[in-house]
Amino acid sequence: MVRKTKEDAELTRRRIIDAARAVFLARGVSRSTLEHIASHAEVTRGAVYWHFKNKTEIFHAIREQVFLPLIDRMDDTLTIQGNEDPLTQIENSLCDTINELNENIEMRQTYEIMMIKCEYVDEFATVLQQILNNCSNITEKIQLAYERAEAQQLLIGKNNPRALAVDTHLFFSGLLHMWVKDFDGSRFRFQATDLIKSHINLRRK
Amino acid sequence: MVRKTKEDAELTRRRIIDAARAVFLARGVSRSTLEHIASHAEVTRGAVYWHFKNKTEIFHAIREQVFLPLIDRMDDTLTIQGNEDPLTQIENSLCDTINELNENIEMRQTYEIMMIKCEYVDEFATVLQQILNNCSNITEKIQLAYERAEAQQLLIGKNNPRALAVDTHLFFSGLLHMWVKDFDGSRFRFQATDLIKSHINLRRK
DNA sequence: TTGCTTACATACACATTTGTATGTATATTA
DNA sequence: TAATATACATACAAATGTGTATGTAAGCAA
Repeated sequence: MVRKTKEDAELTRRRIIDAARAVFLARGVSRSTLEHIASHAEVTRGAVYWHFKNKTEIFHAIREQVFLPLIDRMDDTLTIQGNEDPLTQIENSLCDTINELNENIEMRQTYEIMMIKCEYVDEFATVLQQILNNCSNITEKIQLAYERAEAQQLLIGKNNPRALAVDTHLFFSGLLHMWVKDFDGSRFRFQATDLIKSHINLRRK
Repeated sequence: MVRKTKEDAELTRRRIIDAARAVFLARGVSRSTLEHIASHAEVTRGAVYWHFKNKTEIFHAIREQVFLPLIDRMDDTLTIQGNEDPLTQIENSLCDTINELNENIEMRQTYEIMMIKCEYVDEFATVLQQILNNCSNITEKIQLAYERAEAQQLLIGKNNPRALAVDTHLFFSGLLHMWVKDFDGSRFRFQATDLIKSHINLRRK
């Protein structure tokens, strides 16, 4: 067939990734075949094998496309010294992520795939470790914010920042899971930001 | 071969379920074949097909074996009017579940399968709805406990029981996920009950 | 004790996937 | 402009898994 220019090739690469995301979402990662992905991208398996070694590589490509930018963003909102107080910073950071999920379809779908359309065995087991490491980093950032809040005497009672940070992280982790599973939005999605606010307010003096 | 008595047959049924749990855990649900399960149970696929229609039915058998009793237990500890105050009741209920996870291998493995070794598509999609419904029920029970706590003026600040209950549920949901993913126990398992206590203490006057 | 049913084991036929090998037309480059 | 590498499509071989059909020996009821 027609040999493509480099830009054309990069475009088909992206189309394969997009197709894979859709197929993974609909059929789960395991049940998705390269033929499914190829035909959804309107190419042949030959094209897929040209761009990716196998299904696992496509999976990682999807993941990196969405998660790496997200982590950077969370880092930013939590670290940058804005004019908000630390508690509001945490609140905004979490709300920002929820907003991204609402607005960014690719991110929403990727989250759903990672959470409930993938089995973390063999080649995928390493991804779990990466996820845990990200969690540690985020928790640390939250902890630093809580320490600043403590220094500014914004916190209620005598809670230590570490415990508060872990509690917040677990809360948010649970919220993300429920947000994803709440397909019709009737249980969690509609009130996600409210839940975040009341979670933070619980710590405010 | 040898025809078995009814008790023998029931025993092989359980051995198939046990084998399936082990195989699902090791290979993920999708990659587990009935041959894997059969040979691990030291029977042939014929035996498996005799007892179960297909892999999905085995999956449900595993799930029901563990989850139904658990939900009952949580209901009990949250509903029964003991001599503890409502907040301690909630705390104990959550800690009990964590203790069960620590002590009950089958339950631990089943949780792990449901959370990170299963893709919720097609036949498995309905399970997600069941999980969400259970979550609703548990949240309601927690809310009732918080309402009693409020009536007894045990709560700090002016938080409404509903928001507290959802917050607690999301926290615990996140904790369970992390508990399961924390294989070596270095991140969450060792401090799970402490996290629960400080979560509850955050609400105590 | 006979006959039917149970609790499996064995065998078969079919459909799927996968990786690779090979073909090919066109961009790119020297 | 000739040679080469690129970006795929096509074809092939092998393995794997599934459901079902059939076989069979022993339990159980009459």
